[in-house]
Amino acid sequence: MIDVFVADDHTLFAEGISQALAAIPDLHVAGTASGGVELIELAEKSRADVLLIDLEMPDLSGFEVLRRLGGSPPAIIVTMHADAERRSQAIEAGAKGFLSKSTPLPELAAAVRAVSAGLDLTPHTTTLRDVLDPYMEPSLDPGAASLTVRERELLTLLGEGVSLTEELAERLYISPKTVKNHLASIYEKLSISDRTQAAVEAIRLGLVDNR
Amino acid sequence: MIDVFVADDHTLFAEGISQALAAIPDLHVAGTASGGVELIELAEKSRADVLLIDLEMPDLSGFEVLRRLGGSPPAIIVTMHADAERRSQAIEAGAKGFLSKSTPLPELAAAVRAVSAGLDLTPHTTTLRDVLDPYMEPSLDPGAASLTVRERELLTLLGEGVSLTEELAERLYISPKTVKNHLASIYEKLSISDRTQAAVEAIRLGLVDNR
DNA sequence: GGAGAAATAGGGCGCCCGACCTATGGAGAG
DNA sequence: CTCTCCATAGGTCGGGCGCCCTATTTCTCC
Repeated sequence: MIDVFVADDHTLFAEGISQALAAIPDLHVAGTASGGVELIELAEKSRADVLLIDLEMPDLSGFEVLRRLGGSPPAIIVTMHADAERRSQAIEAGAKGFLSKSTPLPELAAAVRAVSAGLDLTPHTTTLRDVLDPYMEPSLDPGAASLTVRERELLTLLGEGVSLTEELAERLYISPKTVKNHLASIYEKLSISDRTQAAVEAIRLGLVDNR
Repeated sequence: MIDVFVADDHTLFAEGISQALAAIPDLHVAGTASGGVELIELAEKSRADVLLIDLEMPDLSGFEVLRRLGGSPPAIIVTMHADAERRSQAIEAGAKGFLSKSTPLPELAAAVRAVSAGLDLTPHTTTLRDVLDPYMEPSLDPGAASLTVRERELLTLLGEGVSLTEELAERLYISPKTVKNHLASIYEKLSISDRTQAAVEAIRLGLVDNR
């Protein structure tokens, strides 16, 4: 489970990409920020593994943010204008990756995984796809891999101690009956039989932010 | 929660001290060994935080064990004959503490906490009690501190995914009714209301070996 | 365009769980 | 020597949980 933090002054874009990333099994959005200052404040608290930063932000440019953070956590620059000059500036400022906003989602996900694993993507330019290739598939604990997005959401809540059907239903905006359906499905997939064991598994699988 | 490993060729002594340590809220016995060779094998696997080693062991003396382990994990020598010569030898071999077998249990516990925190007790001789003073009280998460030994045992099992009353009863050699009594007590002390939340708490409090 | 999966919602049933209550023996504190 | 706490054990009762069904809508995939 990799925690990603998204910063973009275009709120809609930040929201959209968050949704998209959250739907990927091994990625989790730790939070979003709509500006550089907010990003610096939140990035440390949220304990993100990887930052996705837009270059063009009104209060603090992506460059400045990179310098202040000093490479920890590692950051990937995502920009509308992926030209050579910005690219070299971003690298100089400490970016671990540099991607266009038109990058396909699976490739972005792969880049996140690669950077999270400690890779620096900036030395590679033309052969980027080859570098990312080993990271194209979600790497998730077997078992959790077979869970659907919704089932993972439910399981995460259980791992946080939300145990009552009624409360789970309210948190997910669905009927209690549906909660039970999802639970039954989770039990079968993980070879367990009640929510207590499910909570244990949720934590073991790293679905819960326990830091 | 500090994991302690006990090595002593006098099995009864090892067992006894294990029982005594396990009854202390913030200590947990990771395992025991009845000889130096066994100790070296098991100490690494068990991931103990602190070793308690008897000097007088038939196959490998405590001195030799200390040298082979090289100070990690930190070890406290416990001996029947706490004379100056053995003491200096033990320190030279890398012991972090040197105690007589007649040391009171609370003091031993304090020594374990101190060494676990990175302290080296060997420089201090006469003023040992003053050094240990800050470590005399169990340092445990508030909440877990109020739990009894038995309640903690039950909670630990829950955190490992043992959820059924019947199975919990078998594991603890008590009646299902008693299990329920303990559970009710745990719920009240931790301000929770079911075993799912209890399992979450057990893990959060570090009662479960999740390494 | 038909198959399959996922998310949604519901009904019924048996059993376990949690809440509340009493009770006894042993250990430690005063 | 009491008084309190802990561990043990038991009883009752209502409600929630897990298990087995069916069903519809919306996707994606070939």
